[in-house]
Amino acid sequence: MKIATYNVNGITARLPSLLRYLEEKSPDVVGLQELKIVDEKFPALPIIGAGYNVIFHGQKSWNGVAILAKKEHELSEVGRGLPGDPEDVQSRFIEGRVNDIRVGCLYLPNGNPMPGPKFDYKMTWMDRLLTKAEELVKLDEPVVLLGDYNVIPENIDAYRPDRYVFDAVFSLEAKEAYQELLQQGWTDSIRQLFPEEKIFTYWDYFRNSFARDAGIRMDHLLLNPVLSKRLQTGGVDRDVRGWEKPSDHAPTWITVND
DNA sequence: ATGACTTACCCGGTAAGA
Repeated sequence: MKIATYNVNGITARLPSLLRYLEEKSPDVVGLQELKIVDEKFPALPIIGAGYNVIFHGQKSWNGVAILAKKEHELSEVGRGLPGDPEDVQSRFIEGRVNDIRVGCLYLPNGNPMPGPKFDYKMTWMDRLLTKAEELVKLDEPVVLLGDYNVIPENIDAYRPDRYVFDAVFSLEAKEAYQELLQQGWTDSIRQLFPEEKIFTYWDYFRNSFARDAGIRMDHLLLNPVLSKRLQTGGVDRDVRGWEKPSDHAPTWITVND
């Protein structure tokens, strides 16, 4: 079972790439972020045509998350929106089930500029995520919490960590909250598989970043103990970042035993 | 702590991303 996360940076602009990605890389499950589209306009038909079922939680212009699963799998929605703040209107979390596996798909707030209200929102959101994650990690069922975390966990996860010292994605507060997640019992699957390697999942559109491999690792697949026992392999589909009209993120994936 | 690029909005200039 191949499980992936892919920040598409606008599903309308990315639809051709997304369909090509599904065809060529054939993930069983993929969580999408940054749909930037309302539910009424979500392109469900071409995705179903590509052989996938889909649940989605959209929003006008910004945010938006979805979970796709191949039709041969059972996909159902468990819930949408992160608990803890009824006033929060941003579509950044959807929870589903694919066969026996619980899948949480998240788009964590970027938080820039720092300090400021956006950074405060990020840290509040991470607090809420910690509460939710604490329930999920203990379940007897396999759980994956995947998505764009907007957190560079460690120095090894940035081509030049010094470039990010003023950035919310590399702030002490965000890194500490991410470590708190791991302390709950979550496994950062890609880091577990490749403990020493520089692995990037995002290259910005500026300064020819991808060609220079000036990237950072912010897209993560966290596994609870039940699922981490089943972890086989993983990687980043870097070639997708080199396709025409790419997202600034590349799909990141793992495989687990059935 | 700016600029570059890209996307979405409503139709050229702003907001946001990270």
